[in-house]
Formats: sequence, C-alpha cells, structure tokens
Amino acid sequence: MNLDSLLRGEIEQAITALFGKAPESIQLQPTNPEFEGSHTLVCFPLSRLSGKNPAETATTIGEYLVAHSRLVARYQVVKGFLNLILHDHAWIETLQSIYGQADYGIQPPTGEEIMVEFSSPNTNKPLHLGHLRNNFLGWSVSEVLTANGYKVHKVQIINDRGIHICKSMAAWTLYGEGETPESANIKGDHLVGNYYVMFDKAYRAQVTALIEKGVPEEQAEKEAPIMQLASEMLRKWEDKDPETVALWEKMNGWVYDGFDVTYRAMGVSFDKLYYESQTYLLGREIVLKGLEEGIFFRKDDGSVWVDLREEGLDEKVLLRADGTSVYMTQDIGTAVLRFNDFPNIVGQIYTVGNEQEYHFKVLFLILAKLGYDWAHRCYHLSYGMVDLPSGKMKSREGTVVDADDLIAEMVDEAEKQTRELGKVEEMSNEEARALYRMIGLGALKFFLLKVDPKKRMLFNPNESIQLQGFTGPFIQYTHARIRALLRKAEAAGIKGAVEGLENPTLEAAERDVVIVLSSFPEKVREAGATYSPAIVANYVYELAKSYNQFYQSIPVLSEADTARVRFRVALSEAVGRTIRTAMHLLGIDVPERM
RNA sequence: GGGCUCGUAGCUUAAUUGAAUAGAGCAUCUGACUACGGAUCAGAAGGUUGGGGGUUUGAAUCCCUCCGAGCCCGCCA
Repeated sequence: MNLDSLLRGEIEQAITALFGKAPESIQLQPTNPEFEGSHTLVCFPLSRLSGKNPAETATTIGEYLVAHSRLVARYQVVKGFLNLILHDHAWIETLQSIYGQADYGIQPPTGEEIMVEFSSPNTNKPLHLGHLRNNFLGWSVSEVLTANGYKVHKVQIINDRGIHICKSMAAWTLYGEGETPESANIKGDHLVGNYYVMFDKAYRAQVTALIEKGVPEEQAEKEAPIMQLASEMLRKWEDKDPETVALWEKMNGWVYDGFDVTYRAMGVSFDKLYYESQTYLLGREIVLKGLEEGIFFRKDDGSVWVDLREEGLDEKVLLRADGTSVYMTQDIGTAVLRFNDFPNIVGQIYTVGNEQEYHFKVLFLILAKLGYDWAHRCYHLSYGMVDLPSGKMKSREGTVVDADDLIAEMVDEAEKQTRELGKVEEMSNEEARALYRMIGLGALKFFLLKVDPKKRMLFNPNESIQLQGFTGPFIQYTHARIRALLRKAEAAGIKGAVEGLENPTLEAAERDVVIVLSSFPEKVREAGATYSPAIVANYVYELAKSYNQFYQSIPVLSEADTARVRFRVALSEAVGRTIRTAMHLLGIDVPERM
C-alpha cells in the first residue's frame, strides 16, 4: 500500500464521516512548490456535498484529518485548496519501503502477453532519422509495457518486395558492373540506397528526354526504359524467375547486413522478423471468407469491398478486380498470422507514423467486423514526423539525415566534450570508447523521446548535440556522481540505512527528493497506459534535478550524525537505482563514471 | 470537396480526464561555500497560451468562429 492510496482512503473516510456521504471522486494533486505541503485536495467540487463554501469545506476536512489521520501533521487552506503537510515519519517510511525494493517501480508479470511492432523499413535504402524516432519509441514502449507486467514480443515487418527494391535492382544491373559492399567498401544498405538514387536520377532524365520528344508526361513516365526494366523485374519476381529472385536475395542480403550494424549501434533487437515477401499473399482467403459471410461485398467488376459508411468512413477496396491483394489485405493477413503465431497475446501495438492513421483505423474496424475479439486491443502508436530546421526531410533533395551518420556524429561530440572536461585520463581506450557511445546515444535517445510521441517534432542538430540542461547526459552525470559518492561511502565503511534517526525530521531538500521518488510507480503506470516514454523522460529529469538540489545544499558524508549520514546514503542509493531503472525504460544506459 | 492533427517565452518544449501566480531547458545577464565530481547549483529577465466570442466558481485544456501549418481520403505500399 503506497502513501497516495493510504491518504486517499483517509480523506474519503473523513469526508464520509463529516458530510454523511462518500465523495464521487477525490481530486488529489501535487502541491504547487510555492506552498508548503505535498498533497493538495481540491475542495471546489466538495462544497455541494458539505453545503459550505470551498474554503470552509477545506478547513473542516483539514481539522478532521489532523485529529484523526496518522499521516497528516498540518494543513493550510488557500482558497478552495487544502494543502496537506504530512508527518516526516510518513516520508521516512516511504523511503524505507522504496529502499527495500531492488526493482522499485517495476510490476511483477501479470501473465498477459502483448506484441509491439516497430522499425519495419523498406529494403531499398538505409535507415534515417525518422526510423530512429520509430525504433527508440517502439523499444521504449516495449520496456515500459514490460515494467507494467506484460510479456512483450518485439517484431517488425520488413518490406522486402515490391517496386522499390526492383528499382535498386534495375539500376545495379545497368550501372553496377558487379559492385558489392566488399568491393566498394560501403555498408550494404548504403550501397543499395545509392542505386536507388541512381535509378531516380536516370529515370527522371529519361522522362524529361521523352517529354522533349513530344511524348505526353503520363506516357513518358511509363515508357522510360529504366522503369520498364524495374516493372519487368517485379513481374519476373512474382513469377519466381530464378535469376531475378537470386539478384533480389543478394541485394536484400546486403541491406540486412547493413541494418544489423545499425540496429546494433542503436541498441535495439527483435524477437521475430516478418517478411512481406512471405506474408503478402495472406489475407486473401480471410477476405473471401468474409465475403461469403456477407461482411464484405463484391462490385460488378469483381472487386471486393468493405462498407464502413456506418462507421463514418467510406468504402474501401480489399481485393482488386483481378483478384489480387492490396496493402490492407496484407495487413489483415499479417495480423491474423501473428495471433496464430503468438496465441496468448492480448493485442498488438503498431509503431507507425501518423500519416497512416486512417489506414489503421480502417484495419482495426475490419478486424472487428471479422469477429476477432482482439481487434479492440490493437493500437496504432502513431508518432509525428521529425522535421529539420530547413523543413521536411526529402530523400530526393538529399536532405535526409542518415541514421549511421547521426549516431557517429553524436558519439564524436560526446568524445570531444568528455576529453575537454578531462574526465577520461584514468580510463582504458576501450572503457572510454564505450563511454562516448553511451553518452552520445543517450543524448540522441533522450532528445527524441522526451517529446510527446504524437507531436511532430523539430530536430535541430545543434541542440540535440547539447549535453547540458534537459538532456540524457545531465541525468547520466547525476547517476555517475551518485555512484562516486557511494563508492566513497563504501570505502569508508558506511552503509545506507533508513532507520535509527534520533530526530525523525527531514530537511526540505531531503523531503522533496522523497516526494519525487514516491511518484515513480504511478509514472510508469501512466506511461504504459498512454504508450508515452516522454512521461518517463520528464520524470527522470525531475528526479535528477531534485536530487542535484539536495546534493548542492546538504552534505552527505561529512555530517557528524552517523544515522543521518546513513539515511542520506540510502536516499542517494535509492535515487541512483531509480534513475538507472527509468533510463533503462528509455533504452539508455547510465555510467559509473563520466 | 470530406476527415484528422497541431499553434504555449527569441528557440525547443511541459501542463490537454477543467483548478492556485502557465513549469522547464537552450540562448542572454548576475552569482556559488577550506562538503562529497562545476556535464552542477542559486538568481534575473523573458508569456494578452495564434485572434475573437461562448460555457464555468475556475479555461492553454471544453464549444463556436476566423487566421496559420501539416497529414489523410489510390484497384500504390
């Protein structure tokens, strides 16, 4: 039982006793820092129950709580707000409970399983900044859900077939001269991406040339020889032409080798991979069955549709007139396949950009219409685009920020600043390199995760590279400093303990840290319920800040009272552990020294 | 044409189940102990929450309207 729910119980009991009726809800919020106290009861809604004005209501409840509650020491009424000041022993007990939990804030497994899909790239070009937001989000949400008791299965669907990869294949066939990642000494995904760019260039030149010859634009786009080659490759691939399939496998293989390197650098991994080439034909039978059952309908030309007008949407095609699948059909098939692969999952989270909101709305409605009861537990974790100061990223205009380049830049910057501060003199090269990586990646992840996922965000390269203020390294630094303090304590034979205080009162700065510390489990729950790592990021920043205030104003080890020293060591240890746990939820490691 | 999202300090953002003087970071300016790590801390300045109207004891938050930005509505994926 935590402090919040104990207090709520006492307040409810007080109101019932005073006014003869239980309140519908208790509005308990953190007290504004400018006032004394930790919890504030909003009394405006209670005045109807009490028959008094809000301030009188607050006073009445305050008096009652001071007389009857074990927790409430004093109160102050400001307008209709009842600010509660708790006994310090309540905070000391709270810290004692936190200190005793090795995995404070983490819920034990509930037995429920859930699937999280993220990344899901095309195989014709390397990963970019947008993928970084996607991957970090998907990874962090997976960690947050795990902390809420779920067993999480992380998956991605790799879009390995279609005209996009055939474009790279066509360009390589024409201009590649047998080039390979080894011969060119380029990462495979970048090499294939280069040919994709080459395709686009050649294609546009050919279209322009045709238009100049008087061919209408639309026709020119179809007749451009390189496009014809790509289309032919797609047809041959679908006919399983051995030569085409071999080339496709070779080039996708290069891309996967490249992706592996990038994923390792990002620190993400997956439990299972799905490939579109293996799933794109699924879904057709489900749709045909739905047609038989009258859930879908057929138009005169033979195409199959779903009517979503009753749901406020329109009609959507599910099978073309020639009987082949569309994107939506594939997604229906993949969803059902996954529930067959993982029969115990209660739902799926799709980490996909917000431009596909309409698509997923339709997908989930269709799955519900088909009678899958898990359809209502499918969720589109929709995130906003990452813009650059120059505007939108456009691959054609070469304004895309490459994931590998960006990670390397961040690590370089971390190295530069760490060296300037002269912090690595006692480290081996290996240790130092691991540290630069931890800091650079921590800065990048924190920068992308601290903003509400739903919001479109601006990526300013100069600012993201900052290591001061509201950043990952600020929090990593706080952790490293706590660890240094604890090492010193240990060397002096001092062990943390939340007991034996002769005078059980706390300094304001100590109390503030415990107050922030105590809200961690609620933040984890909230982050899980809203699929928002930003809540954890904001929380851990607040925690680090309140600890730093404590650290600057109160000595820990050079205090005469031994019990007090042990208390502060325990407090520091609890904060250090909570920072580590919270940062872990964001996919960020914290160092012992930096 | 229809639908969805967003607009908060110079910049990046928090608070959106309605609650106190809208909270931070960056940038700018001032300051920090013979205590443990200054990637820190204390302070100053910076806001008609895009404009207007409405509901409410109370609005950044809910409703209407206007202005501005973006996305979606394809037998593409």
